Amino acid sequence: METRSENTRHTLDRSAWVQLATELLAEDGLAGVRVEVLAKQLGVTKGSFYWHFKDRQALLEAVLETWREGRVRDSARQAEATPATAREQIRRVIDAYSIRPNRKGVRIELAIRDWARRDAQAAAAVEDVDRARLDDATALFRLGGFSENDARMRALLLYTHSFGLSMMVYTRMADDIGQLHQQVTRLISGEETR
Amino acid sequence: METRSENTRHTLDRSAWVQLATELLAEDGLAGVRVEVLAKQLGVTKGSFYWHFKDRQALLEAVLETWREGRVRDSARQAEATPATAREQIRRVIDAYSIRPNRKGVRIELAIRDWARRDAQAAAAVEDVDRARLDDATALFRLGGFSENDARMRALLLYTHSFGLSMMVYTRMADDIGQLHQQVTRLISGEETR
DNA sequence: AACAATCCATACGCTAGCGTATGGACAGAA
DNA sequence: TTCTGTCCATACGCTAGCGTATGGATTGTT
Repeated sequence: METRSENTRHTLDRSAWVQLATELLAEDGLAGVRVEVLAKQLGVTKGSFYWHFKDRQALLEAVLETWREGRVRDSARQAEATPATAREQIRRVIDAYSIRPNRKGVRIELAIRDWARRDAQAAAAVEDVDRARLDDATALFRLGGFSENDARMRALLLYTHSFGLSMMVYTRMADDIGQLHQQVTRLISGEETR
Repeated sequence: METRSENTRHTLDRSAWVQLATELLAEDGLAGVRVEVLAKQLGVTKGSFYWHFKDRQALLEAVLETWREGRVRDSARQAEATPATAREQIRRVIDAYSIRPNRKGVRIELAIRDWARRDAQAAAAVEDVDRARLDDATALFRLGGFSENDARMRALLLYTHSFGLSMMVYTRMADDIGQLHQQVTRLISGEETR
């Protein structure tokens, strides 16, 4: 009569480990992804982990692959199927990249990019994602009426600006920055304000 | 007859530890700053370290303070004493922030900013540096003829773009990006190219 | 009912790293 | 020369973390 809802008749699969590992990565960085910590949080022991994964490295690779595929897919999905006017298109890209720096996705990104500075595999994944996003954003700017070259430039600027902003620590400057970001947005989208 | 040049009659001071710790931080991140590794690279043992520092935390704080002061001073120094035309002023700021992503200074920055995501003290240091640089860069844009608000916006964009760019992994896209960065520069400095 | 496969617990060895305790070595002062 | 302070070596205890070995437990299958 044991229901599997409360005592959770286990049967974890790899994805559960990958998901939790990704969260730990976002919170505490690569060094925070520790097998025994994961196990404890999942309510099991290491024995389980080493049944599902060869070693810690295998888990990290799975995290990386999952992230890569997800981001590339997201980027493509956003680039397709947006029947709108030129200006509307551009607003859409910008909104998508207007990163609120405490959102989980951003923390994952930052952790992975930091990881990528010391690991070739992570670097490759990041590069794939960057290229996909830049290409997709460029396409949207093109639809917005910019030349190929100009579109690429503005896509790059939008992208780098978003990440640069997410790296800044602004507690007291928050309001100010929010306003400035709006203006930056207008500059990038070609609506000069001077 | 022992010269202190080769066998280095020791007498290390804190600054030697701080300097090497900073390099390790840049290379391997916060987790790479390990007392015993530092000692070995300095040719001494832990005994020396724990004479100069209370614990590892004290070393990290020293690293942070040294970095903060250095960056704030650099920013101020760059903002003063630049007798030039408006356009020349702006070029100067942009050059200063045109970050080549593999230079050591950038690696230190990135490591510290990653650190700052999980440590309040590091976050405070980063915030100080950000504010100093934004203020100084804004002042230069003002001298370049922009309004206060516009100057702040362009300083922010320049700053975030630089860091965003440094976070990207571009092996194959290197040439392309170099060119695009030039155009971004023109856009930020107000020399529209369309 | 017996068996096999799946999933996990327990127990162990091993290493890296922090911090401490204590004893030297060396220098300058008395 | 002796004494005192400075700077470091040596040795130790302790913990966290990776990975392995092995034995249950549960589930489904024949």
